[in-house]
Amino acid sequence: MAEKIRIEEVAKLAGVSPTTVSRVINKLPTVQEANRLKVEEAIRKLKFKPNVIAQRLAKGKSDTIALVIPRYEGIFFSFYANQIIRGVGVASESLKLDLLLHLSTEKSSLDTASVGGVLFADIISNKEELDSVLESGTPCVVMNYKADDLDTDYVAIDNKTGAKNAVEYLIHLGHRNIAHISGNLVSQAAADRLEGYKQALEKNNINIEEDFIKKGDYSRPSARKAMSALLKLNSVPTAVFVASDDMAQEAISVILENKLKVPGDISVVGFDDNPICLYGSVGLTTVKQPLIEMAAKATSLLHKIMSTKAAKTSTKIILPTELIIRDSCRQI
Amino acid sequence: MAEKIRIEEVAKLAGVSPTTVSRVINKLPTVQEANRLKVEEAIRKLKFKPNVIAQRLAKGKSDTIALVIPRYEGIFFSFYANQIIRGVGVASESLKLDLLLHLSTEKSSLDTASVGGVLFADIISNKEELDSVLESGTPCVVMNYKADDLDTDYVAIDNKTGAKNAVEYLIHLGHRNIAHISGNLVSQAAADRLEGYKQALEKNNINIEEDFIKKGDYSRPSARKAMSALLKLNSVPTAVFVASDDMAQEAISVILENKLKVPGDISVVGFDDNPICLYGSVGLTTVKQPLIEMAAKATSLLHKIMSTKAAKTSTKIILPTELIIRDSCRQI
DNA sequence: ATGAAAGCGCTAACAG
DNA sequence: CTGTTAGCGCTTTCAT
Repeated sequence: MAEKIRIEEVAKLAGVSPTTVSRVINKLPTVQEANRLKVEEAIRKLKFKPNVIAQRLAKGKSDTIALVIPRYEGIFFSFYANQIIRGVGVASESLKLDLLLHLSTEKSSLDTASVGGVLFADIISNKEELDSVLESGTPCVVMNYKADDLDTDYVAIDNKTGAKNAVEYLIHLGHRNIAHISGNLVSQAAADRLEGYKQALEKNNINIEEDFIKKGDYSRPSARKAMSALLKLNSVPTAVFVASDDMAQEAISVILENKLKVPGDISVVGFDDNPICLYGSVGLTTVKQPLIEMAAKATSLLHKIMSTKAAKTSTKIILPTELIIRDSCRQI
Repeated sequence: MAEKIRIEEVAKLAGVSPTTVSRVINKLPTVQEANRLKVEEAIRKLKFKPNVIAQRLAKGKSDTIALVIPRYEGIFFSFYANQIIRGVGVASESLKLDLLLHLSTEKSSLDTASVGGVLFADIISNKEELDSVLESGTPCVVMNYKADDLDTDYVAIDNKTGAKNAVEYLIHLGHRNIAHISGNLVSQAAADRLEGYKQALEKNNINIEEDFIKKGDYSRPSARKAMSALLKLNSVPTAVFVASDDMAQEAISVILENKLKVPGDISVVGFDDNPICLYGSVGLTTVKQPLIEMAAKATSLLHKIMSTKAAKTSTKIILPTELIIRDSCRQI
C-alpha cells in the first residue's frame, strides 16, 4: 500500500508553496524555470500523483464523459452497441477523457454531477434521462437520433436515404414486389428505414402493400417470424429489405429452409455491414453505416463543447451511408 | 441550467444541521424519524442530489470500478472483449457501481486515485499496469489470467482442460492426426489451450508433431495462413483444434476452398461458442467458456473486496468449460 | 440524537 | 512570478 503523498509534501521538498506545485501540475506558464524543475524533481522523487477527485472538486469540472446505452436488450447486445463502445472508447482515450459506461434503465438516471459530459447512444425509452441531463446543463451529444425537437447537438446516420437507396437498387434490378422487415420501431433508426422504404416505393410508383411490411425488433426470432409470414403470402415478394444484417441473415436461413434460393428466388438486402454477413452461405448486400465514425465525431464534438465555455452552438451532423453490393440480390 | 443546491440549503429548509442531512443521505440510523421525514421532504422539494465528487473526497473512497482491457487489437475487437464488457456492465449496474472503461496501452497507466477497484480483462503486455495497481493498494481482480505468482485475486477459465476435452473428443472419434491452430501465445489462455492439446495427445500416446502446431494470433488472416500451411503438409491432418471460433470459421473456409469437406475430410473444433458459428455452412463443434459468468463473478468479488475492510483473502476461482457438439466433426 | 468545527486534497482569487 | 487565504461540497470526529 503506497503512502499517499499530497501536494504539500512536494511543496516542502521543492521549497515552494503548494500553489506553485499546483501551477506546475496544471502546466500554467507563470512559473520560473528553476522552480518548475525543482518541483518536477520533487514529484518524481516522491512519485506524487495528484488526487483527481480533489482536483475535480476544486475545479468544479470533470474530464470524465458518460456513454449511456439504453439497456434494452435488442440494442445493448447488438453490433451497433459494440461499434459505438469501441468508437467512443478509442476516441475518448485519445482525447484523454475517462469513459463511464452507463446502461440506462427507465429509472436509473445518470448522476451528472460526477461527469463533465454525456454521450447518448441512441434514444430509446430513455428520453426523460436525456431531458434531465439537458436540464442540468451538462454538455451532451446524442448519437443516431435526430433530436430536432430538443435543444441538443447530435450526430446521426442518414437512415432514410440509406434505406431508400437500398430499395431503389432493388427496384432498378427489376423488383416490384419488395417486402420490408423492420427493426423495433421505437427506435428512430428503424422508423426512418421504414420511411425510406416507403419513399422509394412511392417515388417509383409502386404500391405500398401493408402485407409486405413486417415489424421485427432487431432480434433473430422476430426476423424468423416475419420472414415465415412473408413466405406464406399468396404473392410472395421477390425481394426483401431487412433492417439489420443479423435479421437478414436469419431471414435467409428461413428462405433456405423453405427450399427457396437466395438470390435465385428471393433477393435480400440488409443494413449495418456487420462482418457476420461475410461468412454466411451468401455474401449479403447491405447498407453500411459509419458507426465508428459517428462515435468518434460525437466524442470529439462533446469534447469541444466541454472545453469551450462559449455559448451553446447547435451542431447537427448527419452522416451518409453506403450501399455495399455483394451476392444476395439478382436482376429479375 | 439547474441551480446547484447544496446540502446546506436542504438543511435550512428542513430546519436541521447539514450533518443531519448527511446522515439521512447516508442512511445512518441515528436520526429521529421526524427529522428524517423533514429532510427527505426538503430533498424532494429542492430536487437535491448530493455531489458525488465531494462525497468521494470526503469519504476517501469511490464506488467506481475500472475495467481495463488491453488495447491489443486482437483482443479488444473480439467476442471475448464484448462478452466481458457486457458481463461487467450488467453486473456493476446491479451492484450500483460506476464503470470506467479503460483501454490500456503500454504507457497510459490507469489513475487509481479516482477509482475504488480495478478489474483486469486478461493480462497481455500490461503486467506493469497490474503491478502498479497492486502496489497502490487498490482492490483488484483479474480475469482470465491465473496470476498465481502475483498477490491478486482472479477468476479464470480452465482453458487447459477445455482444450484437452476437445482434443480427446477428437481422439475418441478415431482421429490421430490432429493439428492445432493456436491463439496469440502471449496470452495465457492461448498457451493453456496449446498445453491442453499436447496433454491430450500425450495421454493417449499420440506423438506430438511440431508440424501440426501452427501459431495464430486470433485473427482471421493468421488462421488462413495456418490452415493453408496445414493443407500443404505431406500428411494432412484429419482434424484440427482451433483456439477460437473466429479462426475456426476461417479455417473451414480455407478447407472448403480447397475442395475438401468439413467434416467429411477434416473435422474442426473451435473455442468460444461464439454465436457466429451457428450460422456458417456447418454448425461448429466448440468449447464454450462461461465468459459472462466469469465477468459477473469477478465484479461481485471485487465489490466484496472493496466493501469489506477485512484483511486480504486470496480468492482464486477457476471456471469449467463445456464441449458443445455440433456438426463439424465426424467419426473416422 | 444532534450540531460545530475541522478536514478530504487541490485550485483560484488576490495581494505583493 | 509567488505565496496567502479561502473555499469546492460533503463527511466525520467530538462534544453536548
